[in-house]
This record gives sequence, C-alpha cells and structure tokens, in this order.
Amino acid sequence: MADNDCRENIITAAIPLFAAKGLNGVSVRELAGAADVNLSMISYYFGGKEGLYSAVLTEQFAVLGKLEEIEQMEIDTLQKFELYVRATVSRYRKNPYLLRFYTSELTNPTACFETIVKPAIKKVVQMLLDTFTNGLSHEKFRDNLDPADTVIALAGMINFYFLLEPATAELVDHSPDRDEKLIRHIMDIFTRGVLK
Amino acid sequence: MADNDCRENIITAAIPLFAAKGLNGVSVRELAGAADVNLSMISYYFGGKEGLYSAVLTEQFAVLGKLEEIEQMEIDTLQKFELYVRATVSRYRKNPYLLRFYTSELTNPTACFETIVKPAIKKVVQMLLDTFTNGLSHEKFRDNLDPADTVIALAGMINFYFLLEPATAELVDHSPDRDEKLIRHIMDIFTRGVLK
DNA sequence: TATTTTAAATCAAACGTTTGAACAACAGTT
DNA sequence: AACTGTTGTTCAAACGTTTGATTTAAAATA
Repeated sequence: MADNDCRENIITAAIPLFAAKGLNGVSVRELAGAADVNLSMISYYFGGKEGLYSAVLTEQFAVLGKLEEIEQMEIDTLQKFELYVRATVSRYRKNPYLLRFYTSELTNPTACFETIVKPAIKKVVQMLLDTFTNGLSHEKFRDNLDPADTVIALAGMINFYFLLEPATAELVDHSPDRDEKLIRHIMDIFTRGVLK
Repeated sequence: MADNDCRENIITAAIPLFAAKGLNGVSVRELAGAADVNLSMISYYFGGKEGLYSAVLTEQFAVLGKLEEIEQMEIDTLQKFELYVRATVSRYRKNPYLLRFYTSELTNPTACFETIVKPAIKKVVQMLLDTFTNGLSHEKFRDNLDPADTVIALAGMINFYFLLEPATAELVDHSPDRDEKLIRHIMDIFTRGVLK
C-alpha cells in the first residue's frame, strides 16, 4: 500500500462506523476489516483504538473552527446569526456524521469530550454570545432577553431538526431541497422573536 | 431480598449506568455489582443484558405518553404549546437520565430504537403537529408557516438547552431556579415568531 | 414445598494489544 | 555494481483478558 494510504484508509473507514455505533460499539477487527488493512495497523498508526477515535474526532471537529470568523465580519448582527445557521446546515450536509459524534459525546462522553468536544462547543456558544451582546449594544434587540437562552434557542432550532431526522423521517421531509426554506423559516421566527 | 426488590434494584441501578455509558459501555458484572445482587439475577429476571436495557427504556419512555393528553385539553393552542414546554422541563428535572437515552438512541440506535424510541418520538411530534394544525384553522398563526418546521423549532429550543448542559455548564447557568424564566423566554420568542 | 437468591464455576466467543518475521525502499560502503 | 544496514510498513498468529450467558448446588425466604 503506497505512502500513507493505509493510515488514511483507516480513518475514512472508521468515521461511519464510530458515528453509527460509538467507541464501544465497534471492534478493532471490524475497523480493520472495513479499511481492508491488517488489524495491527490501528495500534501501529494510532497507538490503539482510542487513539484512532481521538484522531477521527479531531478531524471532525476541526471544521467548527471556521465559525469563529463570522463574529469578525462587517455585517449586521442578524446576518451573522443567519450565517451561523447556514454554515450549520451546509456543515451537516457535507458531513453527515458530525452530528452523531456531537451528540454521542454529549450523551455518552469518552475521554475525548473534555479535550476535544467541550472546547469546540464552548467556542461556538461563546462566539454566538459575543455576537448577541454586540447586537444588544447597538439596540437591535429587546433588552429583556437573556443572551444565553437566546443563542441556545437559535442553535437548538437548527440542530434539533437534524438530530430528530432518524425518528421523524416518515413524518417530515428532511431533503436538502427544503434547506433554504427551513433556514428562512427559522430566521423568520427568531427575528420576530428577538427584535424590538 | 423481599418480593421483587431485586428486580427493582437492578433496574434502578442500571438507569444511571446505561444512561452514562450506553448499552455497550456497561458489563453485566458492573450492573450486578451496582445493584448489589448476584450477576445471574439479570438473566433470571430479564433474560440477559439487552432485556434489562429494553426494560429500562420502556420504563423511561412511558412518561412521554402523558403528553398526548395535552392535545385534548380545552385550552388555547399557544397554552398547549406552553404546557408541552413546561412538561418537558419538569420531565427532565424529575428524570435526569431520560434525555441521555433519548439522544443516545437517536445517535447510536440499538434494537430498541425502532420498537420503543421511534414510536414514542413520533407520537409527540404528531401531537404537536395536530395541535399546530388546529391552531392554524383557528387563524391564530401566520399561514405561511410550515407546521413541521415550526413544532420542531419549538421542541429544539427546549430540548437543546438540556442537551448542551454538559458542554456549557461553565458558560451558562442551568440551575432549576432559572427554569421559569427559561420557559417564558422560549414561549416569548416562539409566540412573537408565529403569531399573525 | 415452592420460589427466590446466593456464590462459584464454567463456557465459547470476542476483545484490544503485542509479537516476530517478512517485505520494500533507500543510503552508505565497498 | 554488489553488498550491508537502516527504516518504515505490513502481515499472520498468538497473547492474556474480559465479555455475556449458563449452570450448579446450597441457602434463604415465604
């Protein structure tokens, strides 16, 4: 196998398996079989199954870093929130496994939660909080709003939509065709809900 | 050990363990040890670990059935939605483990997902959808609203607040003292967002 | 007596990890 | 060009441990 194909193969094959079954739900044999490599390669490249899981999570959560750019943009506060919602939707569409790791670590945390997941989530929430506070000082929003409750409400509306998909697929159309309508719908409720 | 104390002890001890680590994260020996009973009691009463997990999930999700009563009440549509939010908050406060099973099954589904979790969630969403549709016909809400997107947005605001707690506890005050304020906050955003 | 609970032992299967040999590519030496 | 040692990679096999489940016989309880 050429160069570091093997290492890449392992990570690529591990993503959907870890996402679907969690760290404890997959065996090294299953991982190695899916990547079509010898099972000792996992210890060789990652120091063990947990090391591989950590590498996968690091790669998955790296994309959240881009959200921090939103706060620095020279646009309206509400446009920043819309940009956050749009980025969230396109992120989940591009990577269908990210939300699984997200909620799996929130619900059944491994050692990676404190080192990788929690810091990443805190950064996003902090960015949204700062954006909101800035909007408050510009007198855009009603001043009896709680910053944390407000931004978590916004994040909840869009994230919960994707989280619920496995259970409500027969009840609600979750196709990407509706994404644009969904985004405008959420921003519509949010805007009317928080503006003066 | 008297009567069915043993059976009850096993379930009671299993709830926090399964909630924290998932089905695959706990061994029968750990479960029996936590319940302070012999390990053979799990096979005796539940036919094995998965049977115990199924029994725990059935018990946990039984409380969701009470939500269906809301739709039949002779109250305003918005009051029904507020009742749903209030019931959700008090449910999570009374049982801190329910949300873990909820999201754990949504993210890393076991055999119980199709039989227990999915039907329970669908019933709640269907109840909210019916409530909303009824409100639409009474011309309470803006008529360009999508029913599914609207009720999932409401559910997302309150559920995501609790889901995010492990990651944002240092950033946001999640104490029950704030629950009343949180409920009014969410209903405030939602009401302004959907009313004509 | 019948049911429930215990402790201990046993089972096959699966687990994550380690091993030592084999292999290829390459550099330095002769 | 031929040999040698090094380095990084891959492999099959085996390691010791733990897993979930079952069984046994004795004890406790009703």
